[in-house]
Amino acid sequence: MKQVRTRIAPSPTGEDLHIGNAYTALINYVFAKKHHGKFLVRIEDTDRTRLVEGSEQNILSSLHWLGFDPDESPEKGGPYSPYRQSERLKIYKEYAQELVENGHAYHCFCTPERLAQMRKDQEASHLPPMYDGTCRKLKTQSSKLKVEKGERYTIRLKVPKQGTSTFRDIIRGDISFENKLIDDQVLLKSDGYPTYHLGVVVDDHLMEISHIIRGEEWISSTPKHVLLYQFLGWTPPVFAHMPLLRNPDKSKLSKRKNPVWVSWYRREGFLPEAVRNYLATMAWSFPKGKELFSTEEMVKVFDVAHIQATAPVFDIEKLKWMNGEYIRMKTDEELISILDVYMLQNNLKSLNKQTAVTKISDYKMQMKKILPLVKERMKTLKEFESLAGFFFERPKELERPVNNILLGVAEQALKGSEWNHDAMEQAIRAAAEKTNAKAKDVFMELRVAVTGKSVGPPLLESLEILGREETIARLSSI
RNA sequence: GGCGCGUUCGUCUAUCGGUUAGGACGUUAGAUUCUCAAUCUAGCAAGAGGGGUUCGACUCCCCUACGCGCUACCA
Repeated sequence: MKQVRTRIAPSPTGEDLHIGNAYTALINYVFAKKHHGKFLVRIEDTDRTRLVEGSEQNILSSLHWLGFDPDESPEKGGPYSPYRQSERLKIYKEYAQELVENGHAYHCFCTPERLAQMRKDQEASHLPPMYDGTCRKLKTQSSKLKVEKGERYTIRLKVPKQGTSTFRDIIRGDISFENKLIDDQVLLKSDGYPTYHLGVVVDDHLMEISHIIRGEEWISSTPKHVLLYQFLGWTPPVFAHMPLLRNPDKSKLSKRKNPVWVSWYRREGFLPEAVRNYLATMAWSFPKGKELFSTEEMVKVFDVAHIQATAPVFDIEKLKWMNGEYIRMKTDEELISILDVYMLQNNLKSLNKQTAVTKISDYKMQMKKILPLVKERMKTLKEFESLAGFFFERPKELERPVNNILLGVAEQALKGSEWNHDAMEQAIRAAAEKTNAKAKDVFMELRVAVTGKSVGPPLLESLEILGREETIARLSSI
């Protein structure tokens, strides 16, 4: 069997890598690994009007963060360089020319204005909006003349008027379209750049892509691609169209309704392995209903044919749960260094080393004590800030006023006791008895006074970490 | 409008003609606890509708409905 080669082909037209692209990247990556093949990245930057500066860089770095390092890419290079379409313009032009010469494509001199008007008219008379074929009828001779005169032109695919085009999709089976309903697609734009359709076909063939795994949105243009393979005398690769990720309202996942950039998930404190795991469950399920699995485990048992054809809703709540599970799987040491990097990258000032107010000077030691207290309740790395911020900085304001009588007695009791868990608990219970209150209430008042909030890690343990002086200082400053 | 793809609990899914339709997230109740979590236990919750095929359909076929996608010199 031919070597398996898969690819993702993102366009640098957004902030960053779209989560939907991350999802197809995962499948492409896993599929390639499963078959000991190659996974590559090709940047499809053929739309100059939508280019976003820095986008390509962000896409590549998000891919790296996710752990999908390509075997070949614009960054890394490879035997089929270049991997950026804007650097392959000559190639596309040659093939477009070849298609014209073989009678499978033609020059079109229609202006954008004329085309817009044509579409408007068609719409008005309830006709399907398709190119009317004006330039298709042009004689080769007159076309040549116009080109020589320097008229702007595009090159269009000459789609047969009869017959049907069929292709096999490994997720959905055979899909066919009537040729007469396929538009004479522009292949080469007047600015010399190819459209997506010419670009993918040429590059996928030249780069020897064996399996095209891409989003469902491409199903309706696949027959055009199949025609191109045929006209160019090439064997088409295997197609697999992934169901699209959706918003809770079932529409195609969009930035207006959902966070879509991978960098957002990174900033919010999601772990790449959790994102990968969650994405995997969107269209595929691990045997025996196993929910938590690594990408490596997935590689072993994955089978594209078992991809669901139904478009799933992206549920951030479940991702959060999964992320929490992954956080708990980490050892304390691992989590500390992950948090360290995370806090640095996201500039969580309240947690930085300089502002720590505890008496423990060694940051790592401090983290070692704090982490076990909050690890069980974190769902994202970001939550470390709200959960443990008070260790590093005195709360600026209290969530609610505290009961000063209870607090006074508790403060006295704590002053007299020794600093260990049992003694503190005893002191607090004694204070509660003295004021005729419930121990529960005393704990609560202490918590709010010391941490500023009524929820958080266990109080006694927290006090031990803060230390006697800091605790008394906080109580006295109320 | 046309063409295409899809339709099992609120959400992600299992079932590859015979099950009390299973699991997970979320949710509800309880246990536990100094709060919140975490954990454990229990509960609620599903085959869009209609026709076929079959001894028997969630599963296969058809129709309808609904959802989504495409319908650009965007990808």
